[in-house]
Amino acid sequence: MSSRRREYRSHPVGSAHNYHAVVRQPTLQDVADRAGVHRATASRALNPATRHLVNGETADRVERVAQSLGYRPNPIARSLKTARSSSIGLVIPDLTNPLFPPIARGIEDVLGSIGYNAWIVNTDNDPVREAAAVESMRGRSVEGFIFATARLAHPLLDQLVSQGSPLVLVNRRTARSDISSVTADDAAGVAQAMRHLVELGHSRIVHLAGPQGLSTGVNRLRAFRQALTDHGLPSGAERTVICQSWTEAAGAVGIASLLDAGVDFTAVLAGNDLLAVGCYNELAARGVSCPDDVSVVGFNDMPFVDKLNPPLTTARIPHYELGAEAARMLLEDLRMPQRPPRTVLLPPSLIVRGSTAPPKTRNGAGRRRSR
Amino acid sequence: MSSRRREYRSHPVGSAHNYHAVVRQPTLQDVADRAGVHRATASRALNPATRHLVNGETADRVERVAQSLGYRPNPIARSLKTARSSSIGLVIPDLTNPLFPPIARGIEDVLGSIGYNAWIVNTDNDPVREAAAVESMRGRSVEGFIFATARLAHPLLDQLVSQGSPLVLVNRRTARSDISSVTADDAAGVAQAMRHLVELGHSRIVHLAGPQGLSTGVNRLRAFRQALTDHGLPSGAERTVICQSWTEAAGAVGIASLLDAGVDFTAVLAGNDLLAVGCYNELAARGVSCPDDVSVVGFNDMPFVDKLNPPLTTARIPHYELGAEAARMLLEDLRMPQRPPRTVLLPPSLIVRGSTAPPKTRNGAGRRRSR
DNA sequence: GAGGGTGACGCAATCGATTGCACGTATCAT
DNA sequence: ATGATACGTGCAATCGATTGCGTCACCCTC
Repeated sequence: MSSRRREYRSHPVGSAHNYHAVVRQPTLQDVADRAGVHRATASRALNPATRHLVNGETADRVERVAQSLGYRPNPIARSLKTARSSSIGLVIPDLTNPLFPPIARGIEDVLGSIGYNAWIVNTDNDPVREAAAVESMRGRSVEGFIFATARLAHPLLDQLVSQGSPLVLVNRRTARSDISSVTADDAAGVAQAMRHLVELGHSRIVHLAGPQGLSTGVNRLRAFRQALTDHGLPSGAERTVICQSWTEAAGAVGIASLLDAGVDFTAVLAGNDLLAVGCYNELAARGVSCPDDVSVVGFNDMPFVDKLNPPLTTARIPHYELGAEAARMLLEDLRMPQRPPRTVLLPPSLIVRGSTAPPKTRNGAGRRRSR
Repeated sequence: MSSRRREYRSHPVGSAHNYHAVVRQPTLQDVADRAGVHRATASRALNPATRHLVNGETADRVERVAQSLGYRPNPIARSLKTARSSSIGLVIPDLTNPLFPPIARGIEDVLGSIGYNAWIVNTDNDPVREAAAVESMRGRSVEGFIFATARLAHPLLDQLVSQGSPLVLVNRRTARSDISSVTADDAAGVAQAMRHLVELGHSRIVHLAGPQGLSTGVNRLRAFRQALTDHGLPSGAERTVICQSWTEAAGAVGIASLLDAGVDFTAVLAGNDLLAVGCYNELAARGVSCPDDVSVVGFNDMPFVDKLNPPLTTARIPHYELGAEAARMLLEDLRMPQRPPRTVLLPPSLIVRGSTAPPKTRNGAGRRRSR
């Protein structure tokens, strides 16, 4: 029996005898020695895919030894040899944006169930940081990527696709349709919200659109225009304003510009909840009441928007499920690289709260708010 | 010149010529070949710590070649040999709890500045998941851990300490004081909040304490009692109730039990913002007005508590800085393992908003709220 | 009984970087 | 001229697991 080892220590992990001593983890060689086989055989015995290559009894013996030593394969050594890592890269703009943690949890829960995990990086939407992060992750042999940072034009993603990296977009898409993605069905969400407003009696509706470099921004804007047409409502360009970012401040600026331009409206469809909150701020500052004077609808159903004054009506997006679906899709792609790109849309659901009400009629008589 | 390689390919990374082809990253051997030196020499030339061992001109040449090939050291191979990984493990209960993302960002920003990164895992406060996650991270040779899940009694942490793993606790501590930690100065935060209430004129104050298995829960409760004593206020045991979790629901149950028991109070110090929101819910449900009938103070200054009705007065905890400090401390411990455990307290700051006001006087005449 | 097939296992290369050791050469003192 | 010293570099082992290939024993068949 040949061995590369000088010694063998019992009490491999966390033994009380080794107080304040760092204990060496047992290696495959240790297992092989104990079982009286070559480490190649031990490797095959412990790998379900190759177990049939070794005698049943031997395999059992190896397995028992591995068990008793508490052997854990070293993922680093494995990665070095196999160029796989049981991990994927998750690229998000900013963890402190409440949109993304549920997505990350959805992804992690699905990956975790089969022993994979996600390597999370924040890019703050900085392409340089993003490229560096991706490079670093590739160095660590991540097997694929999930991007939540997609812009409509996104050279880095083009590059990854052309290099054949398994890749799934979540929450946002690029202009290309040949990249797998899991997003909310924005058109459906907008349609629901608009139907709600129309049914309440609104006909003069405006839209605070998000940045037009992102799929969510353009899709919601497009769906808004479509909805105006569908309901036969006035749809002049002055009824939409494009906000420069998904922030409260941008929302306030956006609604202010509409008010200052004298646009006549009784309801606002905001591109997301933060823009809606910006509306709240600006409306309150100007003494305009929500929902009495203006109804507001948001998008996302962020935490705590049900506690606002008034509670925000919003199209809830199933972020956790978005993440979970994206993870499942990426895993499928890893197993079957030939699968074609797929686009998955998950349905939003309109959560009606206190920020939407029937409009006051022109003469001020106003229908009462139903409840 | 000996080479292990069969071939050498130019256009190493992301070249337009290799459309749809996975390109091999250049290795140290490639660099060495090109520079006409042994890979050992190339390794030394590229490592700042060993660069002095090689001739200056040779080192420059190697560096230029490495640059031109776009050589990136393979972190996996490096980790295998050195048992270091330039990464640390971050153990948190749940990423979707808004407390933790800022901590994580603080950590990542500090680590990132020196090429380290954090491996984030969620445990949902499940010791089994936690142990599995730690085991998995150790397998990946993380160099240390930051725990945000510390319970007062925490066997896993004891084990890690006894094994000599570099370890820093953030936000929460254990009962042991010989583990490095970075937390908010809860006593100071409570003292500020209590002083604020007393200055407003409150004398009958109650406390919704958090779970007593966590340092934050006990520290804030202890500080509350101390403050009552300091201000000469009534401090019977009936003035505190211990909530089973840091949740809205638990907060509602807690305040309900005080009201039902007929405890007489004009102000509530909640153990954190979620408990405070639970108060809001329950008080509103019973027609008790905040702040007119009861003032409420929270803890943390979570996102959006400034948008509540009324906006919540709360002790802001600098979570980002907590994370950043913890990361710095861990890095120090990695460089100088002999450094003793340190306890760092960061000061909270009281953010006064609309949920606190002078109490109505007993006969109902009530001082007007100052502004 | 020689040839061929099969199952079980070992050998050794390999993944890519790091590092202790030793060798060769240049320099300098004696 | 010889020995000591320092410096620069190469050799090869090493980290731990995986895997193509070869070998050996055994059994079957003609």
